Amino acid sequence: MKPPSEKSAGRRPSRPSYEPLQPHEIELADFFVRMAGILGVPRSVAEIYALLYVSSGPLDFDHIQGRLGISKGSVSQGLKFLRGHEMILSVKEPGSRRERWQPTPSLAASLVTLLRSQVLPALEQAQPGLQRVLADAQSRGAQPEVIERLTRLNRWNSRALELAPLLLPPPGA
Amino acid sequence: MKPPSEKSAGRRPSRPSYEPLQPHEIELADFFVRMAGILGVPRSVAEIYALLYVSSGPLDFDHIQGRLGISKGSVSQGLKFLRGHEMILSVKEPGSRRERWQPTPSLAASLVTLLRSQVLPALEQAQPGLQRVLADAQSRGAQPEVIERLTRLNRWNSRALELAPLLLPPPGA
DNA sequence: GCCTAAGTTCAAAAATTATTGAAACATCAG
DNA sequence: CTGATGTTTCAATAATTTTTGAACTTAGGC
Repeated sequence: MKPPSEKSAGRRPSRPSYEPLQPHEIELADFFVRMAGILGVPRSVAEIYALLYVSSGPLDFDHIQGRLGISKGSVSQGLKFLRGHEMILSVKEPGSRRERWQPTPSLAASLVTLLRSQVLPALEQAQPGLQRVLADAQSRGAQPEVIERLTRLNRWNSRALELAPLLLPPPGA
Repeated sequence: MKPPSEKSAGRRPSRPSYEPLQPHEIELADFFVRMAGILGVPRSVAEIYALLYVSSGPLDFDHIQGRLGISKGSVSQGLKFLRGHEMILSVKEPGSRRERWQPTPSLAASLVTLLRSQVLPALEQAQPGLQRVLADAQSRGAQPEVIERLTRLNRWNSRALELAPLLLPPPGA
């Protein structure tokens, strides 16, 4: 099942070859890919996370690229994204510049971080605009029905913003 | 500011012209567009919803198309989507085949419907696969660390599925 | 029952988003 | 220091998604 020289004996392989994903890994990747899709997270990012998630130890850059069969660029960007959302962390061995990655302990916390980073900016940026829209409607003497809707929307927005900081330090699950 | 013949006197305009969105309407549309974007809902759909949301009465097909300046096809598909997720409802006047649309009373309920329709199928479809992945890992004697992760993922999925029906009849907000 | 207004469909075009890969950069082991 | 290793960048390309519009269908008023 293994192609020629899996990281066998002491020889440092100049171009180690990696196995493609196994069926069970593909299954899990599909799951993550679909879930990520809902939030608009690209396939390659989900695949990287899935691979780290089913793997026993931390994996390095080349390993990820090799097993997934994607480009250096994609791996780099994917890791950057996951890092940025605190979904993975790196373990560094002394005597090597290479980083090895593994998923953050709590997937739940990761998801919260991800959601926050998408929703919060939108809410924050919208705040003044929504208030203006409401004020505008009031000053133009719009239908009570519309005023009511816009008022509710503003309340929602405010409450969501108040609630957000509570999610800041997500407790490990 | 108004182009020639706004729906003026009694003459039924053969090609009524509609005003483009006003600044305050654009602002609201932008908000909805951004929020929708997070869930992968296309711009035109969000715009239609936004327009209905700031409008006093229900609007008909041509009105929506005219004010938004988008194609018939987009309006049709957009309304289909919104209808399908119970985010809008139509009022029909007797003596006309034309339908007029307005947002469902509760935006909250609409969002729940939307989310359910995206997340639930993914969870359901994943269920057996996830169980298989876990069983597989166990039978292969994978690292406890990995077994632990996969177990947790399965528990999550199950709990989410149990929880889902509670959201079925979303109480109006 | 026609005939036309009202809406839908869907293939093609446009717009957007993701991926690639080669060149640039950074870091650290020697 | 220096050179090679490890990573990032980003313009070009590929893939995907959205929008369009013209042809088609449907429904209901007359």
